[in-house]
Amino acid sequence: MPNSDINFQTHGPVTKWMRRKDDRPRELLDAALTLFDEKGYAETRVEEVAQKAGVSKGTLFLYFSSKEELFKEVVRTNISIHIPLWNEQVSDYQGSSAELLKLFMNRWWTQIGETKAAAIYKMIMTESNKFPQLVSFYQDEVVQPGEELIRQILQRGISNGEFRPLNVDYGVLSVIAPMLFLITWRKSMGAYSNRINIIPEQYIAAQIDNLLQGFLKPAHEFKVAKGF
Amino acid sequence: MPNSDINFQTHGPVTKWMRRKDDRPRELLDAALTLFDEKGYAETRVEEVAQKAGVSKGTLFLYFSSKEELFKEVVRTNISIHIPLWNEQVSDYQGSSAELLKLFMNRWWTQIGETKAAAIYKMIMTESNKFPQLVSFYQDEVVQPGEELIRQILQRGISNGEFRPLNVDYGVLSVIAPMLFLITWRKSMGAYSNRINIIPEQYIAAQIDNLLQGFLKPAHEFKVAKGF
Amino acid sequence: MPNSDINFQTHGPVTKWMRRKDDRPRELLDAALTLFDEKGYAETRVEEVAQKAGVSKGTLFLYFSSKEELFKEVVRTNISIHIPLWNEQVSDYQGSSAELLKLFMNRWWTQIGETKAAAIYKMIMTESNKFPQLVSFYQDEVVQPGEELIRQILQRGISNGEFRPLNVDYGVLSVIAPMLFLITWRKSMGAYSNRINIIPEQYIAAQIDNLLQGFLKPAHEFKVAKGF
Amino acid sequence: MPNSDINFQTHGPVTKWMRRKDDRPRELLDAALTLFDEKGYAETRVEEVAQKAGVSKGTLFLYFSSKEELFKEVVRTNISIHIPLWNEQVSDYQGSSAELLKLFMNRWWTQIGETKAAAIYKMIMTESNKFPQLVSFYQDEVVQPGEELIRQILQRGISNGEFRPLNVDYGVLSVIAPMLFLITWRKSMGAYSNRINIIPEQYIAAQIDNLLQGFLKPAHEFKVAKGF
DNA sequence: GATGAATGAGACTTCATTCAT
DNA sequence: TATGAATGAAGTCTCATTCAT
Repeated sequence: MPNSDINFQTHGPVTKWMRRKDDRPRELLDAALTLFDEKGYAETRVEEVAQKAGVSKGTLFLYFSSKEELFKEVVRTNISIHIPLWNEQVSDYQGSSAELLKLFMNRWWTQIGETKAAAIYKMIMTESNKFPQLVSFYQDEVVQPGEELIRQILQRGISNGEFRPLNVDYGVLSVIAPMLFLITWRKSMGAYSNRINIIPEQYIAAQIDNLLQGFLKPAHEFKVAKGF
Repeated sequence: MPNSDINFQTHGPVTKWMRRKDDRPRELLDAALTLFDEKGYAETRVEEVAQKAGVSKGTLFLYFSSKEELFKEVVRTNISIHIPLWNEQVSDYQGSSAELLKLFMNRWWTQIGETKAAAIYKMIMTESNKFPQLVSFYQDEVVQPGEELIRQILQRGISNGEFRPLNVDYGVLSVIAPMLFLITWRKSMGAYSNRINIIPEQYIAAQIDNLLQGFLKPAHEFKVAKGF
Repeated sequence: MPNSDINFQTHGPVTKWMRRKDDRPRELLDAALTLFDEKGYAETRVEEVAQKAGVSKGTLFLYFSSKEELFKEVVRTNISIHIPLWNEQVSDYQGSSAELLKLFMNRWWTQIGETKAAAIYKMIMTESNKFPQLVSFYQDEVVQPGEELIRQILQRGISNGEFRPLNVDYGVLSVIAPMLFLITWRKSMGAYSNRINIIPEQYIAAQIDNLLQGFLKPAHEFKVAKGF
Repeated sequence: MPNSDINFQTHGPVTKWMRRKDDRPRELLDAALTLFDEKGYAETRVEEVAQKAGVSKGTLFLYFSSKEELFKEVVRTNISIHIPLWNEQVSDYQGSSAELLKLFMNRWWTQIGETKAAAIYKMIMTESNKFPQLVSFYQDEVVQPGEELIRQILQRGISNGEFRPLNVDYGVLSVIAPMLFLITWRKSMGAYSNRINIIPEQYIAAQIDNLLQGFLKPAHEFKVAKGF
């Protein structure tokens, strides 16, 4: 919001109406996010968004110049929230890298995987054709920092001898893949098939277990074929 | 057809159209698959599909009663091709389960991952909201058999003592997740960001490596076949 | 048909195929009449007509240059059949004019009212907006002669003292109206409502009775108000 | 409205459109009725209707969900207006039944026959194939009450000895037939042929005359009111 | 600001007509 | 002559966007 400084000057009681005015964009963005997630961009009518936000169709266009702009804003305002915080946590972390990875993946679930942020990811996937710029944006704002974070964890583990000297680039992908798969699966296959659904907590635990089997240096000797 | 014996390009008078009843549906379905994959269902105009298939708008409706029906047919006619064959191969396979898994995942890439079938998977993801029945269909025709196949491989490995007694349900998901993630990633993130792209062969190799680290029993020595 | 002279030359056995060829137009016209009557001009597809006649869509256009022309031909070839014959019958008739009128109306029912010709009348009504020329044509070919016939009957009755000296112009309409009403009613209201349907024979008998009450000179004195 | 007090034609800047929610449906229905009557349902373009009503194509669909629904509404909103009032008049009427019948038929002409309601009847006839439900509706709302009214008049006449003991069912039809014939004739044959047109007032007078000749008891003297 | 009636470009679909076979 | 696949003009309807109120 451009009026952030004004808010500082206003020390009087904030009236309900004024708060509503300031909340409008947020309410519209939330409504839009929900509907875009549920029905997809093309199937969502701007009128539905307005209605869900409790305003008229015309009002929506007072805040967003077009449906496309609304979509972009939905994405822009819903990404890159937790990354900075997490970054600090990695640097300061005192425990083992395995524990850190575990911590990270579990937190990812509660703070991303099962929140609106997951809807954003799916939307980026789904509408990447129509909004390629958003992909770049998302890449820069979310994926890159996220990958960097994981990279740090992995390198930390390798450095202190916990992890074997794995290829970090693909190691990062091994961490990311099962998590992002979980989102897309739950929001498509999982939502519309009668297959026994994946229980996220168990799924993630299994993935962590599996990953660590591969990452950790074995206490006892064994050989895996190399060179492929 | 006039050019029956030689592929002779006649540059004579261009006729308005050509009678090609038998080929039309396939041509239209191919055109549609390409465009739906590239631009998404909503962004694709039926006229574009027709044009790409070299016919007029009206002709498309001669073969498909509506755009939705066209989409469904695209999906229906492009799934479940390789599964049956693979099934036999699992039962008859003589080598180790690790080798079998490796074989399976590599073949999956060449026969699914980098083919049109991948586009189908992405479309199912992307349009699952609009065509939920197709999700069930895909689930029954592709996912179920695919999962069953992997399940057999894993159980085979557990039975003969190669693999540790892992939870097969989540083991299956550990195999599927990185593969399906690869498709969605390449067709969205990968296609429109400037991140260094994932090299599928390397990615898959790394995933296999990682998976086997988790699956294989560490206690006794064994060798994985090289040079696949 | 242009080959009428050829038919004269062909004294050999007429093959089935050749007869079929000559029948084509008639078969198409019959099919068209049935469908135009059932569903109306706009709702009838030329393909349906062709199919009903047992030929392909293209063949129809071999005989009729357009759908409109087909319609016109349906009308043209189905009118003015009985009028000439009837005309003679009126001149030669020996009985009373009341009987003659009775005879005429009853015959009208069996030869027009309950035949295809009725469908033609309804079509003229229904499509008069789109084919105004046909109205004129029908007027000239059917209505005029028909009216003339009735006029003769009425004048015959007046001349020989059977009928009172009624206004012949409106007398003619009094004869026509209930008959044509019967057609339109049966083909619209009657066909789609659950009202107890009109039984044509009884209806016509009642109308004749009623008409003659008005036309015939009373044997006993009575007065009707004049001057309106 | 800007021109509230005076019908002042402001020639100022022409605005793109005007907000007239309350009047729109009526205006559209009127435009539609006129065009459906003139050109028939199939030949009328929704855009023409909109244009005639002074709005754009899209606006029409704001008020009517489809062309078919528009048609149905045109019919629904234009029927059964005068019947209830007439009913009372029959019960309260003091004069002779002949007078009453005359009164009814003449009023029918001014209140139905020469008004929009006649167009509705013609549309019901014309489009009965496509909208059979409307026929039932019209039957229930208009025809049934109308027939009942005439039935009462006839029975009144029979009861008080004015009319001979005629078959009321067919007597009713004898009243209806010439009136409804007049509508269909004028709107089809009459409109597009060069025959001398029927002059409604004279036609109806003649029909009344004719009917009463059939209905009235000849035995005892009576006088019909003059000068209606 | 807020509203929602009005707009109109653009999409899907139909079907009479054409024309290569 | 007969076929029916192919055409494309034309129609209905949708919905993001505008704008008078």
